[in-house]
Amino acid sequence: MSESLNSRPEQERLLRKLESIVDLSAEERQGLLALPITVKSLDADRDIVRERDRPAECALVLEGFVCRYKLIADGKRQITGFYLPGDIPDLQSLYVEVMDHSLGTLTATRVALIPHDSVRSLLRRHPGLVEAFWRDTLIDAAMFREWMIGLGRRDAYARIAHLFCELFVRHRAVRLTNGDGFDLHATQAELGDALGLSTVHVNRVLQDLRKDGLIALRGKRLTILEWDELKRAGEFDPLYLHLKSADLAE
Amino acid sequence: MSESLNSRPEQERLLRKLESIVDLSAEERQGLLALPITVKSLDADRDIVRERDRPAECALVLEGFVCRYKLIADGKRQITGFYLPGDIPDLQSLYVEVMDHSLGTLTATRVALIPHDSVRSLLRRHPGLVEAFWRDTLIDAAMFREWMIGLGRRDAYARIAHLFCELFVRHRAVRLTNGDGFDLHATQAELGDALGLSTVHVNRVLQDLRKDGLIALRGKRLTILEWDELKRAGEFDPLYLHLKSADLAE
DNA sequence: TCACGAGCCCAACCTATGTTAAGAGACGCA
DNA sequence: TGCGTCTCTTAACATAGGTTGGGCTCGTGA
Repeated sequence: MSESLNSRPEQERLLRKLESIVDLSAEERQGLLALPITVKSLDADRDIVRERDRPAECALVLEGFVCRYKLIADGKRQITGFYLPGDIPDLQSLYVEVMDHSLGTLTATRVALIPHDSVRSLLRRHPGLVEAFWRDTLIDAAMFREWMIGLGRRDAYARIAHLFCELFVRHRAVRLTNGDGFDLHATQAELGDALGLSTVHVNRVLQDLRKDGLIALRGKRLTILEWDELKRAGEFDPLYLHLKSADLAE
Repeated sequence: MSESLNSRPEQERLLRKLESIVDLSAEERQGLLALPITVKSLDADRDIVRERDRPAECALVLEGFVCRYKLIADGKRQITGFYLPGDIPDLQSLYVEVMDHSLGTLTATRVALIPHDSVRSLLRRHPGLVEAFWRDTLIDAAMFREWMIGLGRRDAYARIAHLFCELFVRHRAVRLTNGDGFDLHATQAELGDALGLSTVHVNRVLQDLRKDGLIALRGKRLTILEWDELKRAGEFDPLYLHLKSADLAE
């Protein structure tokens, strides 16, 4: 279930992700590839870290789909972010010791665990990488803000449309789309937890989006039929993702 | 309206703030005090930076009350954060060039503008300060997440109670409380924009909070009458503010 | 091969919150 | 001194979205 190794392909996911938001020098790339990692496989619906933990390593998602969430009274939960292969959702634990939320898997997932010490020493040796990692956490924050707009001010239809737009663009930036679609690894209940909606209402609105011909959703497969319409409906402007322009191309 | 200077008292606000979340060495403190700043005074309801700007300096709030917000279709807006003296709300512009939202004043405000170059060179000379500033942006992100919980999963009563708890603790951490109260520099409409509620409903719920004896609110003056009750009502747990324990003391 | 659970779907009903409208106090400005 | 302009307040009415409860389908494991 857990193997220690140092193989290239694993860290290359990380490179692809970081290079979607910054330029890396050859040395920086080398440094990243040399990071020691431990690969760990988890089933769906497992926690990677929990609220109040004090992790000593960061988790890099290699395969699968991960979410950040927080539980509140009477078993409700709010999902505050989705993470794809290449993302390091708990990078922040480097400088904020105690977790104030949890990270969990939505599907079977493989993560690479990278000791904090290794990352810190890498950053000391390559100060230029501070920018890359810091920037990654800042873009994370930008996504939180954008979701806040949705939760606070957009109706369910726009919220769902917006989420689909974001997920599509993010999948594409790390080459995980398939034509004009991608695999949506979240149940309607999980979408509801992310969007502040009940499962029933997510279902209702999904029907509307289908009826309006904006999307097709069969099983896990989400296909975007009318990108421009979907963007308009969700008031989606990818500026907040701060991707390099190549990755924004339509 | 704008004067260039290098006086201690201005930067001390920043020290007090940073020291509520990290420990600073004597040299780091010196470095911070030596930052060149330009002080600028703004009326209420002015923008400090706007969406799509590419600022070349960071704004440190010296006096007044600032908010982060984003406008959307049909004139709605969502406020995503409030900032008090000592905060540097656009620190992120250091590593994310284009603003994806705006910063505006809620009251007459004095800000200290610090050139990006100066901050970058300070960070190069004192790598320990990277931790302080990075951590500050991470805590900002933690506040966004906590607000998301409210917007997505808490009712209006809990949302408002939670906001008042957060503001009280944050004011106290930088010594801006006055007994068991502080000055709330936001209109009910602004609270609504922050909480995803209509002005009318904010007003309704405020009446309830008063009727239940949790708070008193006369003019700008917010007094907390039943701290424990208010915390319970808002499900407030200050963990996410990641303050040093001294500043969490009840 | 069947039973069970997970996920999806749908209908009827309910409620928290939005909307519109209007008045009352406070405060700055002419 | 009086006249707008904010802000707060309240009331009546409207609706998006929640809740409850049920039924259908499909995959998995005994």
